[in-house]
Amino acid sequence: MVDNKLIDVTFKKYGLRKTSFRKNLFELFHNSLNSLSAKEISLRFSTSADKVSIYRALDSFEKSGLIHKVPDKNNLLRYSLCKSECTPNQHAHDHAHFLCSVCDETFCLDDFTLPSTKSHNGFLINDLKIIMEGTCVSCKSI
Amino acid sequence: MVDNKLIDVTFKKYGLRKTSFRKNLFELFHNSLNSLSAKEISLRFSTSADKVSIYRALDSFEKSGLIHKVPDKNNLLRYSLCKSECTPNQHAHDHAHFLCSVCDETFCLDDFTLPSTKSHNGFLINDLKIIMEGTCVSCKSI
DNA sequence: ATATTAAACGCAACAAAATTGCGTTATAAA
DNA sequence: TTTATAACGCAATTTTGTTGCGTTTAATAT
Ligand SMILES: [Mn+2]
Ligand SMILES: [Mn+2]
Ligand SMILES: [Zn+2]
Ligand SMILES: [Zn+2]
Repeated sequence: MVDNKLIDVTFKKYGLRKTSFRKNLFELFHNSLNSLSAKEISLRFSTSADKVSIYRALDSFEKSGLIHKVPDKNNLLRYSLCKSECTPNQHAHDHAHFLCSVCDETFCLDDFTLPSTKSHNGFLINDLKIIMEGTCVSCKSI
Repeated sequence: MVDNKLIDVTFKKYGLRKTSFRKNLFELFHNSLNSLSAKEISLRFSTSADKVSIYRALDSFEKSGLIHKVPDKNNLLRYSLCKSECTPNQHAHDHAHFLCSVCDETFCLDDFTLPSTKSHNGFLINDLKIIMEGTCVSCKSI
């Protein structure tokens, strides 16, 4: 459960309307350790949520800076909560993503240091992403 | 145009059958600086190629070690030619990819040093990819 | 050269993921 | 309370990729 105060503050900050569906969706992201796809979101809702509403909410959350796209092993749209620094104007995702070959989940590795190079052989680098594949902590111990 | 000798050598090396379609597909990859999606491939063929053949050829090329998947902004299947060291048993893609925001081309930056970390916080890392976005050399000077 | 074998092809059907259109409902602000 | 508009929900559609199956083609053996 997420307390109402946090929802108020968050939705205010990101300029989002507090509909019951979007509040539930935010809770889902907040309580979930790793990223979510539209299908996973759908499955976790007791009251069946319309997929169009899911996609549109995800899109809106992303534009606002609340969530960001993460890579997915099967090329699905998949999202994770942003750090609190993100806004519609500044999505700063300075962390690596890890795709588990076993469970197919995507994890954000917040403390993996990225190369900070801003140019290379004349190429101007505005954004640098790292995508790792391997075995995640839980799958390793099975 | 790609000389027949190269096709012979390449197809032999990767254990691929020399069908006219697959020879053309190889030429396409060989003559193209950037990566290719199924749709882009389809559009560049004069004689309309069946999409199933395209997907199956891409799959077969990938398994053989001739091409490898490249991340795509719109979650499409997208491929690039491998370095000549690749085989079905050893796909070694130890280079970064650069996507130019201006001209949309993909460049392989062979000499960009990748982090060599093999594990992080209990996650076992088998493969690490770097995708950069920015402005390429030619677009910078326009 | 010819026969044999298996991969590749082409077409239709299918499936999953995501998008669009539109009338209705709920929210925020006046 | 009224009003403007964002969000919702349902149907239809598009896009991307897959599966099945009979036919063709290429590599190999004879
Ligand atoms: Mn992330
Ligand atoms: Mn490459
Ligand atoms: Zn896992
Ligand atoms: Zn460019």
